[in-house]
Amino acid sequence: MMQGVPIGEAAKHSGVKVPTIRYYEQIGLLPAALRSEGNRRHYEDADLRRLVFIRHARELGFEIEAIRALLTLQDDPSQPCATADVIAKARLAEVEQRIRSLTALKVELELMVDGCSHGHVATCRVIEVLADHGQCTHAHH
Amino acid sequence: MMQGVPIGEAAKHSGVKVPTIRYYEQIGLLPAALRSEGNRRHYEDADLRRLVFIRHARELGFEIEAIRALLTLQDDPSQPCATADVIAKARLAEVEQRIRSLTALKVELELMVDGCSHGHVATCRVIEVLADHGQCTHAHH
DNA sequence: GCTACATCCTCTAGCGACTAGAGGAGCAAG
DNA sequence: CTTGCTCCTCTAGTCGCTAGAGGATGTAGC
Repeated sequence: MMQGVPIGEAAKHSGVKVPTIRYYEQIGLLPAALRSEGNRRHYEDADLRRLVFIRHARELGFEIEAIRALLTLQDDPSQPCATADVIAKARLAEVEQRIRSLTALKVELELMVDGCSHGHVATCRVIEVLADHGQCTHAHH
Repeated sequence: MMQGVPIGEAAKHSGVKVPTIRYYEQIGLLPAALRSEGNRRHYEDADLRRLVFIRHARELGFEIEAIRALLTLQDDPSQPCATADVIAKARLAEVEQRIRSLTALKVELELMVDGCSHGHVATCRVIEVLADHGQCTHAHH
């Protein structure tokens, strides 16, 4: 009548690696798992859901501390969700900013690569642009 | 007849912070700077150009090891620039991939935020989507 | 010369979010 | 009963810096 799955199963089910699950427990993102007689962690459905929640939030780029806040909210469903909204909006703004700067960067890298005449380093546009920032077309940085 | 500028000036000129310059020296990305009588580093024009090169490459997201390779190339201008081309293209591919995944992410965050009815956590779409990955519209991860 | 104060020096430790490896214990199958 | 897999704890490493302690040196004004 051993209930719950061992950590390897939990990892497979949630997509979070075994050492990472232990790490999450260590930093208090997960409550300390119950142990079997042989001192092995085992995980119930609620734990697995929590793991999936964490993995999904990490994939969306939320920081651990943001996830900690979101989990605390989730634990008390009667709370207003304004906090969750703020966290998600902040993350959205970050993502939008990151896309903008990466897009500018892409343009610059393309110019570099296209300009490379495949000759020698002395005339290579890749090296040249890196050495002389004035050659950048965009003043984004 | 003290030639070269002190590290603070080098930092101002290159946009690389003082401790970072020392760090670059430590990991061998910069040659050990010449020292004044009082044991202070001083930097010549060539060093400053190298620093600008590094800062620019870092801004473009190149890793330290990639920059090390690019600098080695730059030191011998008679070499073919195929290697530089490969490094820049790899970085370009990374950037493009990152933009794609961030864009998918943006869509998802927008759905989350738009779906939030500003009520209670129990009915908050932000929390809900995080808990149940099946609600994602895109299967990008 | 003397006193502030800025700048410099070295060294160690910390950040975030894991990841890797050592060294050992438990458990299930053949 | 042995093989081999999973599990345990613990420490240290990754990347690219950044922060701070504790002390030396250099410069400007009096």
